[in-house]
Amino acid sequence: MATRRYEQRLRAQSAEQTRRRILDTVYDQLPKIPSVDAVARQAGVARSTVYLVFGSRAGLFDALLRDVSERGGFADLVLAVQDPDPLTHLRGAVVANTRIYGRQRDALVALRAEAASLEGALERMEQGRLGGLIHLANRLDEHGLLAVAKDVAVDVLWTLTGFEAFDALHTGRGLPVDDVAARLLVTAERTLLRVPPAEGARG
Amino acid sequence: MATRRYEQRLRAQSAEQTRRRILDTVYDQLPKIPSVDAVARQAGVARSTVYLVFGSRAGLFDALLRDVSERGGFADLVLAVQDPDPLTHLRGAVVANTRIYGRQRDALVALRAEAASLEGALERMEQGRLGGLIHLANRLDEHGLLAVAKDVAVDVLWTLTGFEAFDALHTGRGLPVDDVAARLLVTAERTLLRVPPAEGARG
DNA sequence: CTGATGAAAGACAAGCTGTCTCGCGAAATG
DNA sequence: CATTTCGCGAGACAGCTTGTCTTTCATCAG
Repeated sequence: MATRRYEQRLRAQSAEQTRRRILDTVYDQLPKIPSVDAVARQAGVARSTVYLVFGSRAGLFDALLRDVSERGGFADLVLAVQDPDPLTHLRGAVVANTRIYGRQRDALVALRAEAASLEGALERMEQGRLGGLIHLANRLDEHGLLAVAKDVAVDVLWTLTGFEAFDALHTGRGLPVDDVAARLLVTAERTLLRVPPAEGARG
Repeated sequence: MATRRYEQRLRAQSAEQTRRRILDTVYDQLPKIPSVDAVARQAGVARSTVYLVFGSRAGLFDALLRDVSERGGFADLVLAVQDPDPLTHLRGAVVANTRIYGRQRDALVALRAEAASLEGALERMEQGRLGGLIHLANRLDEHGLLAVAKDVAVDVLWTLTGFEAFDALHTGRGLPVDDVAARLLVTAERTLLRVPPAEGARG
């Protein structure tokens, strides 16, 4: 066998390029959920190459999920979470979260539709959000700001920061992204806080 | 051709029976979303019969949707809506709505997954809910009970009475149906009402 | 009896996923 | 330059699914 050592350079690079080209094609075909064949043809790639690179259709959408969560603007969310004032933290988290959904809407709808074959990968991703919400509820509680029990606060935040709530207002009611954020924020603040901010208050 | 007049009795009756047997089999296979073939086999019916009766796979799930909305306990919701007190109306509507989702959860998840082939039939069904919510918001407003603008109230109610909000708490957070109703009701009341009921208040 | 009808049975086309094999051409190595 | 090694195209094949159509049969109405 005497396997040679193999330092890849151009090979790995071009492999990465085809990988990206396939993923970009998936984005391009959204919101319609494409077949593997349709993706391969539009990407100018053999269908077997898609299976070679991603293993399966589920693997392809799993990669899409990772891509969405790596790219889609989580920096703002991280910034918001680090704010020393828990009220600004709440406001920033709801707004940043909503904007992420707004940018990634088509991909998230597709991923939700593929959820059955994704074996809980979506749910695992959501665990991160839950952890953040528990942290937020703890901070609000420590500052004596909560008007409801802490676990109730977590449940309410869970509902309001989910993609489903966003999409109910955005697609279901036709509201622009910033209006959706406003509605969700008002609901969170008035439900959770002992002393809700006045209407139209600006930070 | 001289087509005869045809009074169906036993024939139509047995046709209705096979129709019901097929629909019941669909319920039986939930929450897994069955293929037409799987339904036909378990119902003891030829696959072609399913197509004869329902026209297509989409037609089958369209019939399931109608069945769900005819059966699933809308009587309580109608009762709640007729209450003279708008606060009881709000409370009854949220609770009855949540209980319907609890009973029909598997079917509704399946229908949501089939939504793409249902051509907006789900959305059309939701129009009824929206109408009821607008009516509720109007009544609350007329009694001077609203703490937010009427259209905001509609949007908030729309989010909280949607199946997605229910499922986020029930499946996502593992809460029993009555706890879900309590969380949603607290959120609705504290967000919408000028003077929210005290915690633990009983009607 | 005779025509109409509910329903089974099954062939067929088309689209999808998934696996596997063959082979070319280009890059990496010595 | 010769030899590996790897990326990838091409395509066959199996299996599952939806959807259409034809043939056949038993039963019920008049």
